[in-house]
Amino acid sequence: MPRTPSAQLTEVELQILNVLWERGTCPVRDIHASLEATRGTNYSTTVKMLSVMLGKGLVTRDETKSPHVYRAAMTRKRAGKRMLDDLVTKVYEGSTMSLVMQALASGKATSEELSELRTLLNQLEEGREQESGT
Amino acid sequence: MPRTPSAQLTEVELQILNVLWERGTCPVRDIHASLEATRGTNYSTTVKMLSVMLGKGLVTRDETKSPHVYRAAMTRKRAGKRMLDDLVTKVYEGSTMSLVMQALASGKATSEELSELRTLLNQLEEGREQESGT
DNA sequence: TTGACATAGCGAATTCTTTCGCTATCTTTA
DNA sequence: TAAAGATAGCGAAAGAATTCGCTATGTCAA
Repeated sequence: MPRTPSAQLTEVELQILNVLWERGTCPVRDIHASLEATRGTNYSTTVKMLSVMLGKGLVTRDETKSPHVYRAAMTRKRAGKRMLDDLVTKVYEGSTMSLVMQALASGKATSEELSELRTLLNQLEEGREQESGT
Repeated sequence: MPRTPSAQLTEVELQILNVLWERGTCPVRDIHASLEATRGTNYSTTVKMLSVMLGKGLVTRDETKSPHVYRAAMTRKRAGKRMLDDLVTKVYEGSTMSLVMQALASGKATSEELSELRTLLNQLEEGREQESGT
C-alpha cells in the first residue's frame, strides 16, 4: 500500500530551499557550496536533488542563462506555515496555542520581541472583541 | 557517506507515539487499531515498527505482562520541543519569535487562550525586569 | 580550434523507513 | 489437552530519499 507523503519537506530539500530563500536566486554551484560544507556531498548530488525538486515543483529554474539559475517555488513563510500546521496536528493535538505556549516557555526572547508579541496580542484581542461585541 | 538522522521522528513513529501519549501505556493491539484505521496496515507491521522503535529507544516495554505493554520513552512535551527547535532552526532562521508570530497570525485562538497567553507574557516580562533591574 | 574545466543529466547503488510473509509461542476454552 | 485464536520475532521485499559514477555538453582562454 502506498504511503501518503505528509506534505513534509525533506532534510536536503529544506537545506536547499534555505539557500534559495537567502539569495533569492542562484546557480547550482552556490547551492552545492552549502551542501558540501555541511554534508560533504558531491556536485552531482546537488544537481540531482535540484532535478528531483524541480520535478516536485519545489523550485523553478531559468535555463536561458548559462549556469542555470534556480529559485524557490515557495516562500519561506509558506513553507513555515505548512510545517507548523503539520507539527500542530501531529504533536500538539491540533492546538496552535499549546505550541505557542511551549515555544515561548522555552525562553530566550528579548524584551523587544516580547513587546512586539504583546502588540500582536492586543490586535488579536481587539479582533475578538469586535466579533462578539457587534 | 551515512546521513545524520536529524533527530526527527518519522511518520509512523509519531503516530504510534501519539497513541502511547494518549493512553500512557498499552498493548500492541491498541496501537495496531490506530495504524490499521488510518493506513490499513498489517498487525505484523505494527509489531515490527514497535521493535524498531524499541531499538531506537523511542519506546520501552514491560514483557512481564502477557500482551507486552508499551510506553513512550519521551513525553509529548519533550518531543514537541525537539521538533519545534528543529523547525525554528531549519525554517525560521533560529528565531523562535518569528515562529510564534506566524503561528499566532494563523488565527483561530479563543479568547481564553489569548488571555492565558497574555498571562504567560506578563510572567516572561516580569522575569526580564528582574534580570536587568537587580 | 582545442585542451581544460565547469555544467548537466541520468541510471543505478545506498541508506533509511515501512511493509509483509512465515514461523514460533503463548492463551483460551471447548 | 487439543484446536483456535492472539502474540511475537525476523528476514526480506517494497518505497523513499540521498548519493554517486559516468557520460555528454557548454564555455573560455591560449
